[in-house]
Amino acid sequence: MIEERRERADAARNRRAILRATEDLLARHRPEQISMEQVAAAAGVGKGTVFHRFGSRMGLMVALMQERAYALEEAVASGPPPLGPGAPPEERLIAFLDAIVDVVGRNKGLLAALGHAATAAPRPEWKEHGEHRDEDGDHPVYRFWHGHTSALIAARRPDLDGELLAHILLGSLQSEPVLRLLERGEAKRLAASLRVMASGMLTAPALA
Amino acid sequence: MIEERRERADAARNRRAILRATEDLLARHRPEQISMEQVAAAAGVGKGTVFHRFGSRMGLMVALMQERAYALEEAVASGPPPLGPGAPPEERLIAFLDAIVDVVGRNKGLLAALGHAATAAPRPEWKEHGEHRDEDGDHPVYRFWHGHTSALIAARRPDLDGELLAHILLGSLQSEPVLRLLERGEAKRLAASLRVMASGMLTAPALA
DNA sequence: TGTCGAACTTGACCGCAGGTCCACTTTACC
DNA sequence: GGTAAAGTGGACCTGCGGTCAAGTTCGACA
Repeated sequence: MIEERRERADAARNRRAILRATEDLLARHRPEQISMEQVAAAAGVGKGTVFHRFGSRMGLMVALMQERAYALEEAVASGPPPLGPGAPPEERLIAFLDAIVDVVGRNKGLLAALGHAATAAPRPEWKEHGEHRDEDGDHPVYRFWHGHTSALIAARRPDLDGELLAHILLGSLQSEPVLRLLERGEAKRLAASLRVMASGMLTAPALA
Repeated sequence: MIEERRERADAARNRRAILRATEDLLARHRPEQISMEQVAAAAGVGKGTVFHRFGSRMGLMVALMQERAYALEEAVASGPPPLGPGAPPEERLIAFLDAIVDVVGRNKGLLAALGHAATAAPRPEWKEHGEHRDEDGDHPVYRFWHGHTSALIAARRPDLDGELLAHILLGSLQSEPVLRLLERGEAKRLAASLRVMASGMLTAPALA
């Protein structure tokens, strides 16, 4: 693919300003309570600019999430074990879940917002803005998380429905009560229970 | 408590009409995509009536959910095993999860709407309309589900964090991908995987 | 059966947030 | 410097959740 036109300097500056402002707001409020006008004001740009760059409310959240998730993605693909390749699936899964709890914990409900992508009835056609939702309605970040999780499950227990189990595991991070927990700073507690679920699952009796 | 004034006949008729209309709409659309005006129109009443009866969008969903959940609540409290009392916790848990999947499966995303109760910033004071959200922000229906689930877990594995594990188990039913599965009619598959999770959890190695 | 107050109904109306639009400004390449 | 493409801003549109005050219906009781 031929080199795409580079992003203009001012545009890049604003993009970062918006992202940063959103981050700030996100540290204090749930994603659903943050209005785009607020974001624009906080970033010191016009509302139109925000929409121009990110297409929609969801687009913004998604972009932020992507940024956050990037490091993790790297670590998984080529970092040191147990997160990276090399360790046994069981340990990798646990490490991965811990890492995700960490990311989610730092971004109150961002995942939830992500999950609710389907909520906003998407306009018929999508601008060329960055990411689209693929035919399954999932976003690349979730895609990756889910893919990795289910692969690890399958590696250890090919007899189980790894796909679904991964959805269940990850999905639990979107629920209100769990989010509330995270807000209270009990990430460790969450991670511990997820570990129980994961290892229990991997050692579960064969299908009944 | 002294006998409350009986509901007027026309009011009762309208209440049922609204509930029924909502049910219909819910069979075809996600709760977030249904507007109150739509409901009102479908029920053949004014928008004001809907709000008068149910207080808010959430109130409506909640009322519907409650209706659906009632039978289950009965069955658990005093029905025959394995759902009702008598069977060992493990079996009761599995039976309960199956039942919940069934209820949720029949009401696309109602649970999700419930979970997102916190979304709509509640008005300072609540009218006397039916249910309020208690200080924890959870609704009675979820309360019951969670209470029962965590009690069953604790009965078998007092060493685990039953409270949280119950949230995780139930929370997974709110996630988009899982909901999508349900919409495709794969309730059985979901139930099977939940069973794996539950029994795996109950037989998981002691805390590390 | 007639009367009367409470319960109920209604739809116009409010405020707000997401998203669109387009006239205007800035950038970067020549 | 000139110029076309990229970027910007904010007025504006739309549709939604929720309110309200004026009008209507019910049903208890005489």
